[in-house]
Amino acid sequence: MSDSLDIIEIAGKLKESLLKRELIIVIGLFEVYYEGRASSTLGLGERMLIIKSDHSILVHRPTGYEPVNWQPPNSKIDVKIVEGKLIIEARRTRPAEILTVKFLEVYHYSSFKLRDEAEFQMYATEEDMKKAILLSPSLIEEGFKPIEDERKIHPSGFIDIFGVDSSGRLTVIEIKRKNVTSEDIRQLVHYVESVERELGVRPRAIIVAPSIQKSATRKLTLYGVEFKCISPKKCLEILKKAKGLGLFTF
Amino acid sequence: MSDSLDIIEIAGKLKESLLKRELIIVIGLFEVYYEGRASSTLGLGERMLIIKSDHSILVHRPTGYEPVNWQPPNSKIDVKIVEGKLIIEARRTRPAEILTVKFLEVYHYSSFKLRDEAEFQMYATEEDMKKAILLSPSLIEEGFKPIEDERKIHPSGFIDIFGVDSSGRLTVIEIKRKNVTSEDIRQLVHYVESVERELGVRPRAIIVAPSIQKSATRKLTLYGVEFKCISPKKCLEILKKAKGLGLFTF
DNA sequence: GCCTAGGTCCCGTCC
DNA sequence: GGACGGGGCCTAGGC
Repeated sequence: MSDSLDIIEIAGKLKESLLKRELIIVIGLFEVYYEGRASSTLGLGERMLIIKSDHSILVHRPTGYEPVNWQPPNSKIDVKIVEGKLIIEARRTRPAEILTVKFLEVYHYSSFKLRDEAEFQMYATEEDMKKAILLSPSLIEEGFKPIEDERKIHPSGFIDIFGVDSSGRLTVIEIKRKNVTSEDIRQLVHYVESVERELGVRPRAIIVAPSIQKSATRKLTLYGVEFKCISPKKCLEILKKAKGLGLFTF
Repeated sequence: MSDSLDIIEIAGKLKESLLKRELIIVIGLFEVYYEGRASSTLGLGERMLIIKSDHSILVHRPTGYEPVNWQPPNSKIDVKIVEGKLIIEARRTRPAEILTVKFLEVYHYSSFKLRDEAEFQMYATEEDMKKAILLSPSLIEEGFKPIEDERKIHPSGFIDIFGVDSSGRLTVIEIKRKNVTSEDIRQLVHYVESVERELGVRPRAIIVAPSIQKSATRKLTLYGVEFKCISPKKCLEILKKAKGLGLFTF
């Protein structure tokens, strides 16, 4: 890269765009410092700074999914020039954190007033799986009846679905949208024990997921947990069908 | 926004920039579809598309820290024009996922060949805390001696530091860089039980962190776990001092 | 490839 | 505000 822009002019534009709550893109040669819950330094390099209209701020290197440094929405952003360098500071309190970007060169500046009111819809989430099971409890097994959804565990945690099986036995359902891990089993066992302490009976425990890790499978028998294979995509199909029939709104 | 650019011209530029592995920024009016582990739709709106030189791809709305849709590095990116619309598809396999961006208007296009070789350094991580404790075990308590670092738990998990206290009792140390949760205690108790099964003695368990949640405090006594208050920043100071004295390289 | 754990995780939600 | 769990989490490190 070459062709550096005038830093004083850019500082002015930045201040104006910040006031106007525009989306700001700055490409340049800069270094970055972060100090807060942790701290970090990033030496001189060519990269991209993004400031959004909600004053969230992102530093993106030329590669990688993740921003190397950032500050979430509503940070307080200051622009100044010190010793010929353009400095942008973004602060937040609670946790107290500061991000400092120090530009030596600016290659590109642009800002945009964007209008984006569109709805974002995500499907095949854990929530969708729960809805499908509540709609068609026989997905779990014939005769399963949900009693409560999101039962609070004392003193911490939630059971996804609480119900009774065909023989009337209390049953705890834990839903995972991906591969079940040993950690997931541990968590479910903990819930089972909480319920047992509270109600005096040990409930059946069923973990619902599209697949399970090998080591987790071994723990199933050890802890008396059952695994029921259901995928998020299948649940989504069930919800779509129900919606088509007008049986359910979501 | 207004002033739309010619879609055919933009498609050509995109293909060229992709080949040259440049950082690409496109601002426009578009919709987004994602299909893979889950699926999502995002209706028409004005927003920003970023394609990085490693062919990771990000869709950013005008607000929010997170990209609304994305694909990680090394996705296969195709550009085409269908019914007068510019379509960008980014695929990955394992998991099989596809991201589709459909532009109705392009307001801005730019691409950059950026050079960023700088080193990124993060401090006050959990790893730093571990290094400080291994360097100064008395941070835990007088007489504590580390034996092993990263001891494997059978069949799953790791103990951060495994050692003996001044009375020779086996001691398991779990390090957290933030507030200890009930879940953290549960995990540590699980480790303790694994060690007990394996070695036949129940070790002391100490959780090291800058703070602890109230409900987790109650579990400490319940499960016989001890809490030692140490902050990541303090550990960082210890490491810096040691480095200054040349006692330790990191 | 599977599995484990960290992260300035962020984020929503509910108390 | 604290607490808890989801996420297309991503990413790095072991085996």
